[in-house]
Amino acid sequence: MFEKERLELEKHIRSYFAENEIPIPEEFLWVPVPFSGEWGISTSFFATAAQEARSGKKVNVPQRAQVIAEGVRDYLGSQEGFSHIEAVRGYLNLFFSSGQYSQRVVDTVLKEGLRFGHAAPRGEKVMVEYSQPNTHKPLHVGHLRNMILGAAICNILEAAGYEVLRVNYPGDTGLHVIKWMWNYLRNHAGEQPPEDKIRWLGDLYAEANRLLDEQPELEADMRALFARWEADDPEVKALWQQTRQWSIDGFNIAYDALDIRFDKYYWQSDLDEAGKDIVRRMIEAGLAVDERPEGSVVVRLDELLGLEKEKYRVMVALRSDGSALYATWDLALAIRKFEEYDLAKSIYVVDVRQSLHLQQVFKTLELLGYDFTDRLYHLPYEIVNLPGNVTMASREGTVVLLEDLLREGFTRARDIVDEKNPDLDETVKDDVARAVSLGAIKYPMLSRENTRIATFDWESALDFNGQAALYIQYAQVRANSILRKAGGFPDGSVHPSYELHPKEIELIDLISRIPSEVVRAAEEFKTLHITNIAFDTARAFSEFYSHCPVINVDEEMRAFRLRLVASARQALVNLLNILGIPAPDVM
RNA sequence: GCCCCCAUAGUUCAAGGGACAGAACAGCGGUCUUCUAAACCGUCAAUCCAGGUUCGAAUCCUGGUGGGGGCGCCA
Repeated sequence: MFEKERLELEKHIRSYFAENEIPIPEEFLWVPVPFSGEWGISTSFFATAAQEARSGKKVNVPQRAQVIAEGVRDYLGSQEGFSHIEAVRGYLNLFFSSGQYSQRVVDTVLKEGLRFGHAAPRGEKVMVEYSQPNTHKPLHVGHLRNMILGAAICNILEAAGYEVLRVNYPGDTGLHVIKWMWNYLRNHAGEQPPEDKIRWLGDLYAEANRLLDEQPELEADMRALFARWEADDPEVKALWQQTRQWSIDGFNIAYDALDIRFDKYYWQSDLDEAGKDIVRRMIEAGLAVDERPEGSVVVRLDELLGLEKEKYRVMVALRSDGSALYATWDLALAIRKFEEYDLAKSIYVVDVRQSLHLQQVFKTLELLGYDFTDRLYHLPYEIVNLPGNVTMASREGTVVLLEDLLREGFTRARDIVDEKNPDLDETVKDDVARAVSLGAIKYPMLSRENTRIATFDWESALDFNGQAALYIQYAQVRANSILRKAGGFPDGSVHPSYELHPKEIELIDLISRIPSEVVRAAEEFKTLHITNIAFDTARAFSEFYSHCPVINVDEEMRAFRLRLVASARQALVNLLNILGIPAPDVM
């Protein structure tokens, strides 16, 4: 937000360096001044001093950094827009003339509105594939992280200026589907699903696995159905169409409940032929080895690449019976994506456990000569476990169903709304409860490093006391409440000529950092940066709220603070939007 | 056997090689007659171990320890 000032300062520092034969660094790293309670930007000269030391000069790095900092400070003298400049322990700290900068931050936020925090369009298209639910299996809490992370990453990329294509890739074929249909035909023929389709589908799937585990001799019977499937048996296909739709109906309920959407669906079943074609080509080209009927069709990646140590190992491209499996489809899908769109990046939000698989697919495509392979990116995330490091598995039926969590979350939130704010309308209470429970469910998934395992337990998932999403939502509601009481905020820009309260400055400082945090989150694919800045901004607002009266103060202070409150609310709403967490008007 | 991830306060998580390792929850103690106390203020409390690189390491490297995961026909 202070690009112009920074560039100007860097220009001065460069010329000072040039005059004094100090090596000029590639770039200057600017950070907010910490600890001071004042608002400003800071850079350090350790790297420069270290470079001098390496080039043979006899210097003590910290001392030399301090000397440089002092030299720059003296050279800069007084700078327009900065109240004072100091050189401390190798750091150069420049403190803003708060009034002027505060005015600019507030004006910018209010002018940009919902666009605040969003970068200019980059003219680049990225595709994000996420969710990838398997039909005929239940959606459970384990799937939640993928959906919530994927949706938020899309929003972040969009905010950073990319055109984003949200893509779903349901696993509507495969062994799990055959198993399900086999059990259905054998034990539930003709049954219609009850109201709760997803649960019923999941139960039948778990039952199929139980049967096959208990009576291994049934495997052949199940494989016989697989053969009918592969032979395009019309009865099997019809059953598949029908049962698949039941699954999709269930998924859509969950997507609606979570405010998740997609621009496009790629169906695994549509990739069967294309995938098999590619494998055929690979066999002809000598990239794949056909070991059928004894074995499968494999791509010996390490061998092809001449690697001595195991790295990519062997990818199975086709089953021994000639049917497709996940590698077959993924090869076809990657190609199709680039046939249909001109993509700067194709991102896969996929469980970290599939890292090797995706590396194999990407490397195979490279060997096939496709030029887009450097634009493929696997965004891995860790799973959600149950307490005691127990993995959720739909095979065994040991899962917490998504709908149970959503329902229970809403119910508990609704009770608390009744208790905290009994005077609200019933429909408003419902909206608040929905917003609060969605926030409580989503925030923990978004506020941690992607590669850290999350543990789900009912207790903390539905404990609204002090939960961070709620804290952010509440701060934003309080801001709204002030604005409502005051009847809005003044239109015209206001320059605060009074001395700003430290809590005001901290709040403005944090708001001013939001745009760069969004860019950073997009570069690193980390929702964590957004939750951090959102929480910090909310905390700064809460402190401001309790230390700085807004309405009953003199006119100029009131005018500026009202505009500050409005921009704080706008900032928090925008961040919540990016995270996919609702921002209610009242709570 | 090869490879990947994780280890920070009692607990859940932060920390862009840089200034004093920050929050939240839990604990303890305070604050509603003034814009919503779902809040604010105070307090206790932490970098798994051993080496190394660096002016400087929670962060990078090596080796341990502990936990999790992947490795030819599940996805």
